[in-house]
Amino acid sequence: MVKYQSDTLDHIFSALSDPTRRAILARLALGETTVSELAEPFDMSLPAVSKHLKVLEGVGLLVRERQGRLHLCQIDGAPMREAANWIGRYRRFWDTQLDSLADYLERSNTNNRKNPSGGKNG
Amino acid sequence: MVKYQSDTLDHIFSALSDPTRRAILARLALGETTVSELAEPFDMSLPAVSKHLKVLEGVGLLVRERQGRLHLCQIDGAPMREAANWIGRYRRFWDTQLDSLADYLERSNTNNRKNPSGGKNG
DNA sequence: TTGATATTTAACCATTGAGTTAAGTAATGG
DNA sequence: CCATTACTTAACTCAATGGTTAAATATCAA
Repeated sequence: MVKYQSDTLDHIFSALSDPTRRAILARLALGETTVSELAEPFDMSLPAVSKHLKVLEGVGLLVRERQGRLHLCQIDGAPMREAANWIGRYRRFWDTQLDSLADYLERSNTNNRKNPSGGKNG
Repeated sequence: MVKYQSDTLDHIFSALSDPTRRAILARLALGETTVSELAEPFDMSLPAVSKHLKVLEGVGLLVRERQGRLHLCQIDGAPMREAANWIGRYRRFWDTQLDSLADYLERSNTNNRKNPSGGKNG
């Protein structure tokens, strides 16, 4: 039984896994705007978008500044840093010329099954 | 109506949003291993882990090399590149000195609007 | 006050996701 | 052959997610 990692990471990745939400963030990257303007491009109801905004707000990717009846929304990328850091730890598995690990293993490793206690990758 | 972005991104982020799956990847980063060894640390049934592996395999983050009745699993980070690229586009929203937009607002604004919706604890 | 505008909340529904147990498949070895 | 080992598939439950419509809230503007 292993102790689980940060569950904010769960929520950040989960928030980013929805295309509508990513599109909203893309729009927000251009500058702050209102809920209805955010909703406009999508073929879905306003409440649906409202929920998406709530999710983004929940993980801190979106910040609201209410101005009368308008809700001005801005992006806050800070939570993405965590995600980026996590993914970054796996950079060596994709950022090199050895795209797939298979290549790497083929070259560096004759036959070390299982625990690579003498492992040199790092 | 806006055209959606890559739906592989959906699946990659979704795959990464599960802590069990991330833990599996972490283990895999240490070297290839079998299904049962991957399953061992978790307090869940083998079929449950099997499903997780299938998800990871589905997005290409895991590669199997069957060897008799053992399924040797390796990580393939390649799909993460896409996720990293996507997140990277938002780097300016977190990599700068203005860490969180909240700080910015706090300074430039009346600081009364901190927790607008307040719904859940988060 | 009345009505329109901006947005959320509530209640509901269908689909998906993560887990379960039980059964099935395939390779190994006495 | 038969049992064991390694793993998957099937069938099911339960909770969460993403959408809906209808109603509620709050602000602006006559």
